[in-house]
Amino acid sequence: MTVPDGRSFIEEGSPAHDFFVVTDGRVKLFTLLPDGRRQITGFAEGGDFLGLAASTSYAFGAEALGTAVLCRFPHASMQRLTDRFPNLEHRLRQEASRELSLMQARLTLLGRKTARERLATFLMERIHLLAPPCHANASQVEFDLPMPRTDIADYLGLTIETVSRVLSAFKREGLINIRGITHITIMQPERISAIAEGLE
Amino acid sequence: MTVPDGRSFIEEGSPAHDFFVVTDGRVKLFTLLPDGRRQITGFAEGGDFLGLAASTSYAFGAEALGTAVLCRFPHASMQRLTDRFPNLEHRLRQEASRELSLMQARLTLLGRKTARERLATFLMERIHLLAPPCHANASQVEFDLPMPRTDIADYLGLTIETVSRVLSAFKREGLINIRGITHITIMQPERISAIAEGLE
DNA sequence: CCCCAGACTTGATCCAGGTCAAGGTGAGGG
DNA sequence: CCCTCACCTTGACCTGGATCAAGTCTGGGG
Repeated sequence: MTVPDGRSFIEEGSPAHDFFVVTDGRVKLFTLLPDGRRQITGFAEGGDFLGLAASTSYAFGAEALGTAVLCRFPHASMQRLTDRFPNLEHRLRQEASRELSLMQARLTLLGRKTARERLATFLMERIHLLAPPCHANASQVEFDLPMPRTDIADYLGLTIETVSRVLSAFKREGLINIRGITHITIMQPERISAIAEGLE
Repeated sequence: MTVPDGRSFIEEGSPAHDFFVVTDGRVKLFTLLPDGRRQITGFAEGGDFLGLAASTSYAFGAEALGTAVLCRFPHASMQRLTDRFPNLEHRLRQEASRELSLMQARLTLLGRKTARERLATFLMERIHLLAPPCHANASQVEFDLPMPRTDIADYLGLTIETVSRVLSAFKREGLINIRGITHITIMQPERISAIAEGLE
């Protein structure tokens, strides 16, 4: 199942028939308020699971971020799979629990952190998504942000203007460098990390 | 395992050896920032599970809210149980997924709702915790808040003063009534519900 | 019945981040 | 090569909720 950039493939609140695995590319998950306010509840990429809740309707919408490739498993066939491979059920629980732990951190971010702390935390998250060797003890790390500023804002519970201002401030302070729109170099990872934890 | 009021029994970041089931009473789960800011990530009561993540350390701290009674299951014995009763694994996954759906709503609350909307949402949550018959189509619902204002504030990402002010405003507007400190009567459930969704 | 400590409420002021409003900028198409 | 549109940045101003600072309630113990 290939989903083109920007195409929505899960409608929030619609009946949940399928379970998905992201094979390639990226997707964003979000919830909406009636007046259009949006909260992005997560980004998923290769290897991530979607729709773990075998409940009756989806608690979120999902949309491709760039072209994405997914595997779709109707609940019935998942049932058959878990019957045949009991370990799978354990694996799914592990996955759900891991996600749950991440959510705790995200609640703290949205409920208690300042804009600077949110952006710093977001940058650290991106660093940890890179292959481990890249950030072991490097004094600089670089990567591309796959999502536009609007998505970063909706993920962090901020406005696009605030995201832009804080990134500019980080750049002005020599903590990061920005090339083009998407390419970020973290100049001082340890200071970004300190800001993320609320230590400065 | 009986835990007295206010006693902390899970330390955030400590090695996760056990899985808990709340048998009686209530507990609060929270994460802390180094400078003391606190986010309550959830309240658990009779029948709820704690520590689903079979990871190496707890992602949250936990503390009794009033006297609470818990069952503690070391991970090793959980393993034995799930080996013996394969359905249990499925049950645990369901529980984790249900929790995950709730988390999505909570992210939206913390990231995108106003103080009034947060308090209204919180009140609706309390209503839905009551036995179903109570709120089927009642024109009024009443209950006691088991937690102090400080905990409500840390749960909703607000300060105690804002919680107090908004509750006073709801009372002034005839939406709710407050007797003593803890007893709440929802006078106009449908309007509270509308505020919760951001519709007024 | 009164006292007291802890919890809540209320008021005055402040400020981080939102809102509104112009400008930049750069990637893709003609 | 330049145009243009979508996206991003920057500036000026505003406001919801935080902060700071008094009060006030209340319920439990003597």
